[in-house]
Amino acid sequence: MRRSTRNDIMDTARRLFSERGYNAVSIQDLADELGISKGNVTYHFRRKEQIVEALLRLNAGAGLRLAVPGSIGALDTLFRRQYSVVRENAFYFWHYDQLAQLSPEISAMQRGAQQTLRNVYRDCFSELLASGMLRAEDAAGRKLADEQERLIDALILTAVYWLPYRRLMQDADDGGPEALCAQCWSLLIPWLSAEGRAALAELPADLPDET
Amino acid sequence: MRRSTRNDIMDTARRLFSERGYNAVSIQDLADELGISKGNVTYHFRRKEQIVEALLRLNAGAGLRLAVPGSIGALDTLFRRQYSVVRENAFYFWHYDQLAQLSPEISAMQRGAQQTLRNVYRDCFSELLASGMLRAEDAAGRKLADEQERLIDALILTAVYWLPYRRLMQDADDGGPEALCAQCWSLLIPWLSAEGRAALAELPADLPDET
DNA sequence: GTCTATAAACCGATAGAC
DNA sequence: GTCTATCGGTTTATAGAC
Repeated sequence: MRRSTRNDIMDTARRLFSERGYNAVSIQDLADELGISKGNVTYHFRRKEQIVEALLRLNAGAGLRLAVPGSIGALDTLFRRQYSVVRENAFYFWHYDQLAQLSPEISAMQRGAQQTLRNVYRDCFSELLASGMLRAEDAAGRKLADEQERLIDALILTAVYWLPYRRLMQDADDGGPEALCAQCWSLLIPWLSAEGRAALAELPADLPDET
Repeated sequence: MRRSTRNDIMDTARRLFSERGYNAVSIQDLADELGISKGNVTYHFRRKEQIVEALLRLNAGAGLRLAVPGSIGALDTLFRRQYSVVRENAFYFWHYDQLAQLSPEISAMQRGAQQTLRNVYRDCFSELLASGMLRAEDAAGRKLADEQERLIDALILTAVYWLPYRRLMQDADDGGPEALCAQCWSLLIPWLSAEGRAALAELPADLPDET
């Protein structure tokens, strides 16, 4: 059951753009990778940037269906999901400023996706605070209400730029989803209550055979 | 007292590469911006990537002269300095994967610069621990020795990608050096001793008239 | 829908006059 | 050192046959 050529182009573009960057992939490259002609690619996408716009539209739809994590385990799952999302769509985070120049629509969609994620975190913190997993004040006397936006900034920043950062530091190996999870939890631990820390410690061990 | 054409090219390239990315800036663009001919640019740099190499070489020299901060105030100064360094040389962090493909020398220089900064942080933490500004164990029972590398990752990640992140979140305004400092200190506060937090609170108020 | 062929523009880099 | 002119290659995008 073969999918449409249009979807094939999008899948290949997502992969090649993420691996080499938008500018480094020509329409000829996409056609060669798919074994079709260059003219066929431009039949489905008259302009190269329309491929990016289509990819972002697809991803924005998935972002809107994000469930708000209501437990420590669900939040861990969100971190892991962010890893795979960023891994599969790395190109438009890494090359944000290039892509934003392609069209205002792209820029707006990127910002919308980040805003959605920010709201998910806000709601998540609210739920975890209500269920006693987070505490309203940390050991240094800071209020979560004051620090929440900075904490969310740190979490998003970490997830979005995790792969290029790891590649910059130690080439090929990105450490898998576990490394990103560990980094995110390291940011959150000062705000976890004793119950929250206990729940985190009881999370099932990471499966090394999972990709 | 006019500087040499070679230096003019490097200054303009640093700026335009940071604004638009390496690939999006042609030699013609550089020549137009400087009001000189394209042939003149290629006279000084026979190949385009040699401009990047020259910029990195210049910056690597500056990085080696980084002093290890021995106090809370000196660390705050380091954060501010990182802001200006990243602001002026953003392009080779943001477009790492593009630039790394240009030459292995560029990749090695990037990694070297980050390693230098990492060592500065390691030595800094060691000094601040000895002077009682940091504590060896946080409120959640974590050992600084175990978390140090993750903390350094968070600090470097924040500084390196701060500008593109801010641009993604709220367009033009990057919040100035104060916003980056606040974010970095937010990461460090769980590890500050009472003396450290007092020293941080006593830092002179940010000068809004400073660039 | 898919192909071949090609237009039109731009790129980095080189050669040579001044 | 700086310029103009140009080469060879690549790009996106279009036109038209099948």
